[in-house]
Amino acid sequence: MKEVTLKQIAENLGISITTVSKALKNYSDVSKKTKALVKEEAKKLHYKPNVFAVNLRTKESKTVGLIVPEIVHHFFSSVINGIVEEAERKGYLVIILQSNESYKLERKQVDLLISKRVDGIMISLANDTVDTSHLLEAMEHDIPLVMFDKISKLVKCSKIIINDRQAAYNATKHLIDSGCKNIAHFRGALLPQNSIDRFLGYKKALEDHGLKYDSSLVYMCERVDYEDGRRAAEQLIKDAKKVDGIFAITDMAAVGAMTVFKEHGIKVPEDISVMGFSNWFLSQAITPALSTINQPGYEMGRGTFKLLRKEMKAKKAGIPFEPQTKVLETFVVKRESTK
Amino acid sequence: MKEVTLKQIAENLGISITTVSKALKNYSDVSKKTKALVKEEAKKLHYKPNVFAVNLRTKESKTVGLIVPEIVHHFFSSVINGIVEEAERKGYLVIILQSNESYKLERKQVDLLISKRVDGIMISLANDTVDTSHLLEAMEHDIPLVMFDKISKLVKCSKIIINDRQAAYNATKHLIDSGCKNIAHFRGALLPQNSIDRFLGYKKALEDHGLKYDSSLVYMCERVDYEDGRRAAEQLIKDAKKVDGIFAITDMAAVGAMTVFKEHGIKVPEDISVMGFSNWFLSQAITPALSTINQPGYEMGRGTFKLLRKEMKAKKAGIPFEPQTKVLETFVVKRESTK
DNA sequence: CTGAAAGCGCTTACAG
DNA sequence: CTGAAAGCGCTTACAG
Repeated sequence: MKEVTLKQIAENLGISITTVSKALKNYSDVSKKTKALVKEEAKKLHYKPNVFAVNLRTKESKTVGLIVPEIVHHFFSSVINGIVEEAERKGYLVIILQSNESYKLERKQVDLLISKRVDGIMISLANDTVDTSHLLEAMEHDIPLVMFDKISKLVKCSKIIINDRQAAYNATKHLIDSGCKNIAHFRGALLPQNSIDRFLGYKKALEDHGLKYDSSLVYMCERVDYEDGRRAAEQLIKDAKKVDGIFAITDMAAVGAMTVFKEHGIKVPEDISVMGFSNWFLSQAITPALSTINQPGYEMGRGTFKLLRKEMKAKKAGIPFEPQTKVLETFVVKRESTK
Repeated sequence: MKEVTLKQIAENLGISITTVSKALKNYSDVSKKTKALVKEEAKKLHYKPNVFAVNLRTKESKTVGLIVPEIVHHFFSSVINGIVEEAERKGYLVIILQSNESYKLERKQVDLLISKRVDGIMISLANDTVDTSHLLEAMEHDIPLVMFDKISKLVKCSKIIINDRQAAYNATKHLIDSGCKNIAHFRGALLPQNSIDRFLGYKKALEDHGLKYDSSLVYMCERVDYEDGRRAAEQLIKDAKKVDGIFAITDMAAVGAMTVFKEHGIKVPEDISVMGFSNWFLSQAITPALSTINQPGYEMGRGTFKLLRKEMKAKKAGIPFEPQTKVLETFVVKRESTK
């Protein structure tokens, strides 16, 4: 099928390309009659502007880039969902890339998006990202940038997060309030800010409530997944620690732990209470249903795009933009895995 | 930051734009010396070609579009993952859109992708898609098209699927082999091909093994999700049917049903066996662990892009392309919810 | 109200 | 081996 161009319409109508272009864009200096004529012809021929040419002229692609550590993950796919929906509503398309928690890949992907000349970039950092020069590069190219969930405090851009420290504090407090005295923590890797913050919230909650912090009760879950939760729980059993509560950094890790407890005949919550983090959809379907912290992925996705849009608009209008940080609310979801 | 162009490099070096362009693309008719000079200068200035201009000239965007019914879904996010990885490996970026199981939205999105002039489109159909004119339109625009998982037999394009009928047959047979005599089916909506095929596989397995098919044992799960599974199970209990096995169209529905059984003190698999479909990651973490059919999402994603690539290559080379259909293997995963 | 012309930044057929 | 020129399809400042 031969693509229809402005030239084609102009020839059919015996007028200039300029006038056709202006008529289709409703310029005020084109007569009503001409506009009607042009629009009719365009419709008849199923005219669609060549975006490649439009991009080149306007220096805009109406496309934004998104980098997440993992796509197959309830929280991130919820964020993706929110971003894609909000973007589509505003006439933007979203290119998705997955860093696989690798700094090296993430760096390459930011570069890819810069080369692609996307109108904006949204990113949640990989666990091992420390150096942020790739993000600065994007900003030097004048590409609006928004970080969500896994952020770096060092980069001066808009951010949307939850208060991980406070949320972890509340999760731990929930265990304390329900009578737990010896609370272990399954923590995430050492680098990511939210892993650090959740650990700090846990520690603070213990201290504020007269329980002493014991570093031997902190187990590492590098990838914060189901397998990590299993491993940590097995280690905890092997260590024969006197523990009556666990605050796990993610629901996945919590579920892994509960499976191990079940295999060992350890009852949840009678013998040990388990608290997750994220409110992953299936937390409610397992037995016992998992108590957790609700982390609003979809809302974070929509908010991420909205922040980006604000900045893209400001850029286009030539108005200086002050980065903003938005903090989303979380809350404790009490189910059956805690008393 | 001022963007570097070929012109800039040419001026710095006192040579023509043509030569710079050719040098960077390693044309054989440029001297080694000039090439070296140009490449050095390009590197020094961090030259990146303006993709908008390249797109306009080459009529290629190196971008492909993907439409799925739902992003937040273990199977589809696995497919997305496979597609995005394979595409990136081949130098393509992926634009993602979600139809939300709506034909109307799907239609609009295909249109969007055509307007965007993507190099190819991959799609898994919405439940209520019957009319496929939007897909034909894409094909008329000469855009390579691949359908995966939820396909329409009426469209002549490449497809990648599993044998839903056979898989459902095997799932049902697994129940029969383990001693079930009265097997219910939680089916999906009436339109989607895979919902039909799974139903037919179920029916055929009964007939082949001397069990008579009873339409009152087929329950509708319109959205094939957790809530639907719950509703169907509650109805089944209310109907007081003599049932000792269920084949549910998805793991989600199966898990919903199991939750209801648990609430009613009905034991799985002692009182009733439950078979899911998909091998959703968390099937293994619930209690009892769910027996199911493994549906290879990641592989399907990679395969989808590979098929698309083949066709894009053929198109570029001007070679006629014969649509292909690829069928991926599935297998029964026996866990604890069946005997 | 209409249109000729320049230009966005590249690629490539062609001439020398 | 090098480069002038045309052209991809649009937008917009400018002239009339």
